[in-house]
Amino acid sequence: MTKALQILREHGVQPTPQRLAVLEFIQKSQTHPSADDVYSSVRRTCPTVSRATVYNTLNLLAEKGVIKTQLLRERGLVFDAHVHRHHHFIDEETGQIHDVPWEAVQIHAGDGLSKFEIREIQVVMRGKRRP
Amino acid sequence: MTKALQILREHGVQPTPQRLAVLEFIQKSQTHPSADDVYSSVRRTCPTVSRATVYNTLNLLAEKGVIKTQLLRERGLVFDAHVHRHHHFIDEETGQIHDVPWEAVQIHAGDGLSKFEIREIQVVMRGKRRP
DNA sequence: GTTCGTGCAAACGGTTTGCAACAAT
DNA sequence: ATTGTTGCAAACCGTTTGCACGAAC
Repeated sequence: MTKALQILREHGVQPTPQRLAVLEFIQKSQTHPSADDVYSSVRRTCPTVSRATVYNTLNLLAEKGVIKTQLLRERGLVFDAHVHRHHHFIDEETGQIHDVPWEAVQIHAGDGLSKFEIREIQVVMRGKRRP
Repeated sequence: MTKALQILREHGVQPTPQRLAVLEFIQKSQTHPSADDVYSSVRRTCPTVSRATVYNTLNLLAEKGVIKTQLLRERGLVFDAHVHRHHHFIDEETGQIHDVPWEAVQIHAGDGLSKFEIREIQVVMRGKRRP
């Protein structure tokens, strides 16, 4: 795993214990945590941290491109340490969100899209994970 | 446009003025309205309608498959009269959401996805609409 | 000493829920 | 009479904001 401290510095974000804890949790979590997931986890190692700080940090990190927000749950954003392009699969039964590598899906945008300048493209798949 | 009254009956939803107004607005709106957009509009023709009724109706219609909820805006769901499969393009400057016909994008899910049983697949594109 | 980060609490916006009145069957 | 629908208000949940304290340069 890339060092959180180093990443913060590289992005011009002053490292603080809170920010390190937030980033480290998102980096190590395979799920796509909500702000509250982050809050709960960070609270364990840093029991005085406030929700405001967690939200501030998440917004700051997203702004700086350290993490990415995703619109994949009905209630609220989730956060993703993978900032490179990739897709998502959502298990409709468990609600779990899985990353899908970019190369696993081939997309070809055909005609009828000439009126759009596509800057970002993402595939969202839903279904159930095979046993 | 398909008759709202008929659609409600076909889906076993008892037609009421409120429900008709909600469905008709969603059907005729080319944008993807939020619950509040629906509320504001329906209020004009039916000034006593309550937010609760609008939300109840939207949830009911979505449950019955008359409309579809989409997770495309940071704050809250949007509603779509198009229940057949299609994609979306979001203009990052205006926030406008455009429907993209299913055939306009070709998707090929390759290997590495065998562990997922894909029941639904949707492409979300972002960028800016060409002038 | 000024700037930046934190923590608290209050506010906010979208959505849901409990409930009483009121149709509709 | 029973069931389903409405409207109101309050609650709820995720998120943002205002502000005062404290730390860092």
